Amino acid sequence: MDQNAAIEAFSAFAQPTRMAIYRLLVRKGPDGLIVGQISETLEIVPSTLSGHLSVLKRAGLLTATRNQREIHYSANMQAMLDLVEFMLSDCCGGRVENCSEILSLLERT
Amino acid sequence: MDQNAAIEAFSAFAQPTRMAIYRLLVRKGPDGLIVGQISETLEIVPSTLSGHLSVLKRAGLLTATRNQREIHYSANMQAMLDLVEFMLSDCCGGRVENCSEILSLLERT
DNA sequence: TCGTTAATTCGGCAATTTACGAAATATTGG
DNA sequence: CCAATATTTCGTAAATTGCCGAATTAACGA
Repeated sequence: MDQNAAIEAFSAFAQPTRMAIYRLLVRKGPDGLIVGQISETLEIVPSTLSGHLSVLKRAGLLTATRNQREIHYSANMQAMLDLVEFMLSDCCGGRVENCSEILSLLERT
Repeated sequence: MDQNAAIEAFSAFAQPTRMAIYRLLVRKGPDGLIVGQISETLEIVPSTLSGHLSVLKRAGLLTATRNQREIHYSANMQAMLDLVEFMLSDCCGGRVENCSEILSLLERT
């Protein structure tokens, strides 16, 4: 995770439709949904949805798997934790007493 | 944390200069830095910096404290964890076996 | 092969975002 | 009060983003 990757991920999330897509897929779990189901559930026209999916995928936030004619998209939840780790790394200049609770979370990832 | 607040936070982070400001302040810890120090360190002209600081502050990602003429800005790290919790809530439709590692992180926040 | 279903690409316009100089506001010391 | 320092607000031009219809690509089934 470098700054460009982090910017790409935050930009991807910083849009209501894409955020809704991601959160829907988080709720659906590892199998995710096919594009048509996302389109129906969130009422997004296919061309618009396709663009948003490609933004999320390029940012590493979604995984796509083709199954016959259908493409299953699912959320990559680890990417969220990688983002946190990047944003909070080296926090408090190493004086851990100031942010030990947060650091203890990151150590487990 | 609702969707609007999350969008505001992600939008704030989705910009290289603001990301650099936030990460600098994370490294500096609770005392943070005054505007002039941020301006010098990152070489951002004051008017531009001021705009970015206000975006980050409005999104709840920075805290500002006035001390005489100087304003100290510091990073609100808990906000990052609130964001993760919002984005991953209700993950896997409650079937925890699919994402227990991530859920165990969130439980501790 | 042809028709159908699934999904993506393309084109163009409207709206939003960003940067920065100039001016304004706020606070302090003399 | 005045001058100096710290920070914010304002105005504007350039770049980016988001949306959707039409066309295109891909994969199947008869």
